[in-house]
Amino acid sequence: MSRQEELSELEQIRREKLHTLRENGIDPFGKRFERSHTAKEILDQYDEIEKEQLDEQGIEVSIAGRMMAKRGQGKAGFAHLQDQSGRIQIYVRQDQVGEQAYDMFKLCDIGDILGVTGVIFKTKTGETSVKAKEITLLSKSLRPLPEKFHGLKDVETRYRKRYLDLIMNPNVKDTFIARSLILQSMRRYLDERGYLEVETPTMHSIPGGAAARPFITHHNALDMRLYMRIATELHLKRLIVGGLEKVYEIGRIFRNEGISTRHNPEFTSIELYEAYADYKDIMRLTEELIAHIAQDVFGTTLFDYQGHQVELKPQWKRIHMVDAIKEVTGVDFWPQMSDEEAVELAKKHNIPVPPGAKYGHIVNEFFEHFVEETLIQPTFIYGHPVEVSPLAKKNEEDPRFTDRFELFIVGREHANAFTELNDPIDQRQRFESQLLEREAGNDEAHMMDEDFLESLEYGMPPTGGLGIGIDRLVMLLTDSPSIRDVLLFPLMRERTVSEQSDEEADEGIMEEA
RNA sequence: GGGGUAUUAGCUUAGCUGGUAGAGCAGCCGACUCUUAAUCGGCAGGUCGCAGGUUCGACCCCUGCAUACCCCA
Repeated sequence: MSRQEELSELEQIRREKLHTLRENGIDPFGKRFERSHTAKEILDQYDEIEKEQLDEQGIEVSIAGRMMAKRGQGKAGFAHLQDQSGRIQIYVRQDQVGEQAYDMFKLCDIGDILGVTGVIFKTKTGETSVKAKEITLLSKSLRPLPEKFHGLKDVETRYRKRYLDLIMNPNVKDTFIARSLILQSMRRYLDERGYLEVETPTMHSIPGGAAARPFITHHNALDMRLYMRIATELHLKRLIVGGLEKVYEIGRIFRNEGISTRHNPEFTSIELYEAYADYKDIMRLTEELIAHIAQDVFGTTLFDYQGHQVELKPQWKRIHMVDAIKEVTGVDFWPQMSDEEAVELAKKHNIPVPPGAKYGHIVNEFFEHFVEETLIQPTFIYGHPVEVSPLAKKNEEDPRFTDRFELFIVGREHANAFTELNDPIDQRQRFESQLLEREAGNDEAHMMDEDFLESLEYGMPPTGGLGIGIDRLVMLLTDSPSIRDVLLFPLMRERTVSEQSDEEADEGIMEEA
């Protein structure tokens, strides 16, 4: 079947129009166009000015955008052009633009991109508009856009064809602009305070710095197995060893895990390390950074997230994990107890016990199971058990716990931070117990990283480190219910063309592995 | 991995207890030089996600598959 036969009726008509335009000497995919104003600039500058005054001044402007609505009236017509800033109405009269240009305008479809030069005026209903003197076709649209009134609703199409979503749903654009502004504000805040933005490899020979399954890839020339990074931590700490004392990296992290409203296989994190600081310094930095971004970008620290009122103004609540568990469940993990006693407590409270679970794992399970979802207002939970914190320094007074915190808002983890473990001998033991967990079947446990250990053996200053999930932060600040709403192109399952090609694809993957 | 819901024209959708699919927008032809979900007259557009099954007859019932969303682990 030829491509031509597959075209819908609407597409065929638009291709015929393309042909007609060319026959009349009009390039349907035009050239550069110099704009004097965006739609919003015109509305901002001239909306308040009186109709008569505008007519007297005869202000000429050039605008460009996608035609989103068209109302023909015989030898004249109105249309709305949409650019990144918004929409503005144009008024096209045959006696102003000439017969040939008007014929071209009549041939234009919704979705076409036009350039217009003309004069600002007010219609009799008071809408600030541009009366065209010249009208140019900048790009012909060969496919019909979704419906003008209801827009594009189908979530699958919205994610797969984000450009349509951006054209049709203005609040989507707002969300992604906000995302960009949040990142700008974050960088500015840190840069002004002497933090150095760095870039470290996304391909690692040993995936480290987090408990997660990696993606595996392969370098052909070196015939080397490589992993997509699951964290930036271990490289950034090497930089601290190297004497870069305040560093951060904003970058993509890859984790080979399921997909949900809160998880995408690739996401963006910021990790930050500061020499001679500890987790308490990082706590203050975290709340000040996030509150600053909120104020800077949105002008407020009070947010509504899916019906929850959240106040981001510091100082935020701080509570030890064991106290938080005690508060919610009444179970007290402070007294010394054996691993067996902890497991008994878990069984009593119907908490699933992972094989080989120790005291610290049980404490963590209790927290995740009972406490997490109750933490709506920003809360620093600190003092994580050493068993679940292989890269954090032990607490001086109670070595069962570490000097670590996680930030929770609306029941979700938003940040993870600790006083970094800088004792290479202790770090080696932590890796060794992680290896035991791996052998016991936990494929998220850390691998031994000799190169990183070697760097620690040269001496790393006491250091505070931080990780924030950028996507979740953007979700919170833009009231987005799903991570897919803050990712321009979330990962979607491949659409199978036919069953046969699907099987072939499967076989290809088998050979690789 | 388990459960639920959805998939009908380019888009947004209706479709009763099984009787052979209806609309709005967009589109096409015509009218219209201040319209704005423009209006008026006419026209066209459907593999009802895919593959089987039950039935005289399936958009509707059953099975499998695909994709998406939600909940649970």
